[in-house]
Amino acid sequence: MAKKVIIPAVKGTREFYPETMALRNFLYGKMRKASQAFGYQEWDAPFLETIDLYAAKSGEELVKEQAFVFEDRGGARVTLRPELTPSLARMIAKKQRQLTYPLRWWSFGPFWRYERPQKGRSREFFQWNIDMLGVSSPEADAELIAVAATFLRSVGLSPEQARIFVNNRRLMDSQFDALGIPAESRLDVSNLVDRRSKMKPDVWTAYALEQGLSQSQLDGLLALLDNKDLWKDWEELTRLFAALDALGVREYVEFDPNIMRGLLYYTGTVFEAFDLSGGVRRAILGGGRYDDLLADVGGDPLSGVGFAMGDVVIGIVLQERGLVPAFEPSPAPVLVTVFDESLWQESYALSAELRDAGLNVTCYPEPAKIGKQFKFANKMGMRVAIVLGADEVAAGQVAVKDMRSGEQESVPRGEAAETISRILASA
RNA sequence: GUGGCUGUAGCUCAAUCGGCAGAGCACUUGACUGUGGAUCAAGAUGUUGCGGGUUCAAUCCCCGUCAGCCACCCCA
Repeated sequence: MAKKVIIPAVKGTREFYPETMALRNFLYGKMRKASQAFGYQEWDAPFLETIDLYAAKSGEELVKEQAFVFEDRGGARVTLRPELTPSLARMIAKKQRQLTYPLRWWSFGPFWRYERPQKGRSREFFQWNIDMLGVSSPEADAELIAVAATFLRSVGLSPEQARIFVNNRRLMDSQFDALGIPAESRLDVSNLVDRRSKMKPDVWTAYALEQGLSQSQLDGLLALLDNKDLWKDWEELTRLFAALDALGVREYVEFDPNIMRGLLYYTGTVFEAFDLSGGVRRAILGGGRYDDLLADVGGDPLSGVGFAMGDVVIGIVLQERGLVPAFEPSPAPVLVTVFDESLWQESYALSAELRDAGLNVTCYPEPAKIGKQFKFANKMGMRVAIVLGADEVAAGQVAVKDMRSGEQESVPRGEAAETISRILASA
């Protein structure tokens, strides 16, 4: 036998067999439902963009290291989109005066980043993006967080299992000011904060001092990062939490001064959701307020708030927690068997009749041993199998078998659809 | 891009000191010529990821490469 040579899939891509596709569609359905519950409109942008779009505002890492860039046949530098926000900013800017605000848009589609694949990270992934533009208020921030919480609740994650951690850039800036940390080293301090959970305390302390912090600044920073009540003196956050209370999602949300987020364009509230079991150490979703983005890409000033959620991490979390619904192999719960060469047309005609009656029906595509056909129905998880043999045809009947109970009855052909529906309805 | 672990049948994994490549599940056939799941019986399955090296002999040791996983980096 010749050796089978299978050309491998591109590194970092995932192949969606029906079982995996069902999970992706499940997630899509929940995202869509949460988005629409708050009145967001679905939209999308091109998958291919010029690299210039990202060079304008995205981080250097994203553009130079992580973007898939290639030349098209005309010599233009084209990239597979690594994120959606620049496309959003452009599309808003092009129609800025024609759109109705506050504008609420959501999207779900593929993105590509040239990363080293590992748990929770692939090079080709799907991402839910949702944004509100045209309003700059803590209540708008709260709405986006509420959408995220609504999603988490809808997939069966409780507040004990998943939590959204919130912080505020302006609050932290004022605190850093109070500690005498200059504006130009703020980025380094943010990275320092981001890194704290990943380093041992003494190593982190040494690292912090190495970065130029004084001992008193370090002490102040540590006190700051442990202060879970800091939000109570900051109006943006007291209003945010009041709104979350009113929206009924307060239990999913927690203030945490350690949440910084690397993206430069965030200006106010920032948030990230995590699975509390720690099985996956990555954020399930993350977002925040960006007040300068439109102006940065050449539009008129327009503030926005939004977040993104990748399909990979949430998929792993739901699988580890057993929250993924059971896979139903066949979309058609009914199999019409084909008895033999002389009767296949009867079966095909019956399957058409049943489809006309509104049922999803698979007809076996060739005559085969009846046992083989039943086995197929069983493996495909079908509820009902129909047998149309010589006896049934002669009597104008069809045999309807309930695959779960094993019971079978013969009914007049005209009543078949009704009998099947009754079986399907019986849980 | 840096460092580490792993790769054996379709799947999950075994193979002692370097000495003929194994099991369970799944699969095929039959027990059962008009009936799936359960049981029993029989059967098929491998360039041990790929390429090279050492050796009388390599799944095992060495080098390279590809892929997966883990920690960095970054982030969804």
